[in-house]
Amino acid sequence: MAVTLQQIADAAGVSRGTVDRALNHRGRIRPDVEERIQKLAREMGYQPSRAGRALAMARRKIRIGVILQYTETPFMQQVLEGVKEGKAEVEGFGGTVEIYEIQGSMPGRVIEIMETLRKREFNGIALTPSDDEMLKATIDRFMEEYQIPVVTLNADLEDTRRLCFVGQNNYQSGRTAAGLMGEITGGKGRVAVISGQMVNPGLNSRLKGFQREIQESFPEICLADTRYSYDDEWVAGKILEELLELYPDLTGIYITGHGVSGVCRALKKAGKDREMHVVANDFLKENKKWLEEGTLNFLIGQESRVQGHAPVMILFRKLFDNEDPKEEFQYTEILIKTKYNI
Amino acid sequence: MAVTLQQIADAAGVSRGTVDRALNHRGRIRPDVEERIQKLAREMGYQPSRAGRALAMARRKIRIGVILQYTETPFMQQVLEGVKEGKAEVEGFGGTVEIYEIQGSMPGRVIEIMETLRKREFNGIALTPSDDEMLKATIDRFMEEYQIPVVTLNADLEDTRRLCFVGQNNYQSGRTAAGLMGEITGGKGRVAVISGQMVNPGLNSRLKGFQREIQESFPEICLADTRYSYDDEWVAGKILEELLELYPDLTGIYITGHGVSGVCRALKKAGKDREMHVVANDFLKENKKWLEEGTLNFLIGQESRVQGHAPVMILFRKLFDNEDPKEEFQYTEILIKTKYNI
DNA sequence: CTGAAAGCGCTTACAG
DNA sequence: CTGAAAGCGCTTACAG
Repeated sequence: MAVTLQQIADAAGVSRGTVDRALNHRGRIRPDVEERIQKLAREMGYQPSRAGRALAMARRKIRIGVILQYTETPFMQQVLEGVKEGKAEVEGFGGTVEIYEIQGSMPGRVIEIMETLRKREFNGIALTPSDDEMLKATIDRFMEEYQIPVVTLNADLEDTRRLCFVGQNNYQSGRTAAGLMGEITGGKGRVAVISGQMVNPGLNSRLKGFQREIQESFPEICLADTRYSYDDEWVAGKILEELLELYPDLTGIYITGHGVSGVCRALKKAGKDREMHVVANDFLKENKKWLEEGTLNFLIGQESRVQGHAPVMILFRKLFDNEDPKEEFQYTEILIKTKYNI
Repeated sequence: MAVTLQQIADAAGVSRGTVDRALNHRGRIRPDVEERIQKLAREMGYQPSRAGRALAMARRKIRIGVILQYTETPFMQQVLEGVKEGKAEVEGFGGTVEIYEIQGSMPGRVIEIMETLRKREFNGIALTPSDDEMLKATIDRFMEEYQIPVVTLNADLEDTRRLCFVGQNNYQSGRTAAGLMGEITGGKGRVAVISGQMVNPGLNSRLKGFQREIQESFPEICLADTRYSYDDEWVAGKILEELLELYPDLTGIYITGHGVSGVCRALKKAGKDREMHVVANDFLKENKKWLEEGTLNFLIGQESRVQGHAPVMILFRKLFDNEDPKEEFQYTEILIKTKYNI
């Protein structure tokens, strides 16, 4: 039978309210009484009931806002699912979660929504950031001036005071890809990288991690120059054709982001889809298909649902239990999939 | 603002109790009223508050028992951590979770504990089973006669009426290992398998999956005969020495279960730890060390914590929300780790 | 078949 | 600094 506040109150010879003040550091209590009650609670193994607390706090509501950019992409749709799971969980405790979806990238719109949420007395915000000075300043203002915690998800803004970040360690993801490429090529041959936009910091980190690890651990692998598909499937395919012509001895390809289908189709057309070693990113339907067909050897994933779910729950624990996240960088797992464990 | 029972009651012109009866199919209500209220609740977007329900149900307590065998192994210790997470969660809702640890395998003891739990009015049990006729009969009796749901974890007993199973698909795990082995050996050479006990059904499934997939997808790989270490590190090392002598051309080793350290040490001693391709199972400290050193190429894991956490939460949802698990087979992810994504 | 009331474990104004 | 009381959203005997 779990210990309740009332039982501690009885044992201490005080009222429930006093025990509450002692255990939750609310002040307005004599220090020696506070200490005595805390000790007693510890001895009795008191664990507060989340249900009781949730119900009592239903008046002063917990309101969490989630702002997602690039929601037109399948990847963000997966993140969105995770957010919705968190929403259901929080609302079961009497809180509110509102979700804002932005197509493409619009940092100005993110700021607007943040201000609206503040006026509506929301008390926590999770968002996918952009590398924008105004947005950075706004995040800092929310954290410091308004005491509204902000969690970044999927991408980070390290130079802000955001509560924490939930997402992948892209550099490490790139290194993982290099390790896989080294294994399947036997550490030999020529390997090319196809990336997305040149300005995408996430993809650049993967690229850097990949290059660095290939150079250090597989010195016999010759890296061809990196090409950019600008997130266009057709361009990606075109790049592949050029690479095949330029380097008839090409043995491996690493795709940091978009363009997987373009590359795979072109490989198939050239009759090289079996022999070429290909490592790509993200568990999208299309990509899984290429993995099952055997065109891709490995697919690296990043727990998209967790990236939506965890930020909501971190904010909830902060607001409900006043519990800070243990880590500033909440890196999601780097998942490796073959056609067998998809 | 979330809709409450009271609001529905007001809108329907009935009492809270009546709405409760309608929404939770408790009977003792006129069918037309029940239907009208259900419709109304749907229209108003009613979502029951878990906090409210939890508090109200605190009287008729939810009691869940967890019985783990082989708790002396590091793997089961990880499962145990997951169980404890579930315990904390359930107890925050006013329930109770009791954990019973058994060293080694003692199906008789499992049955004893089950009976005790029944007498103490527990209403859900999760356990690691053994392939034992008495235990199977007991599980069926609990499910049918006493209406106490039982969830099997880590290993399954398919021919019982257990509510569901949480654990790895071992056959698929073996196939995954075969896929990895094929990739890193280039689909050529001679590969040996070292397993644990001949009577371990889990390891046998992995073995079968591995053999089948190698034969089908990598016909040029020659499978040496399977050896059994009887879960002994020293024996495992001895086996490796023999294999190296017998097959100087050995290129790959798949270890289905225990014995990883024995094999790796012997490989290192023979100076073959770099060139040999080794795929092993389970994220144990020792194994991770061999992965980081580069002796192991891949480690396959099975979400040990989830195997502890999920069964507790499945029982909780069954007892608290009367919600059955969606799948009879709750397979945990087959995780692939290299030294880069550990 | 339906309603009124008590109570689950907590928090929060309000008195004192 | 401390206590008594109301109330959060539900479930559950108990009356009728």
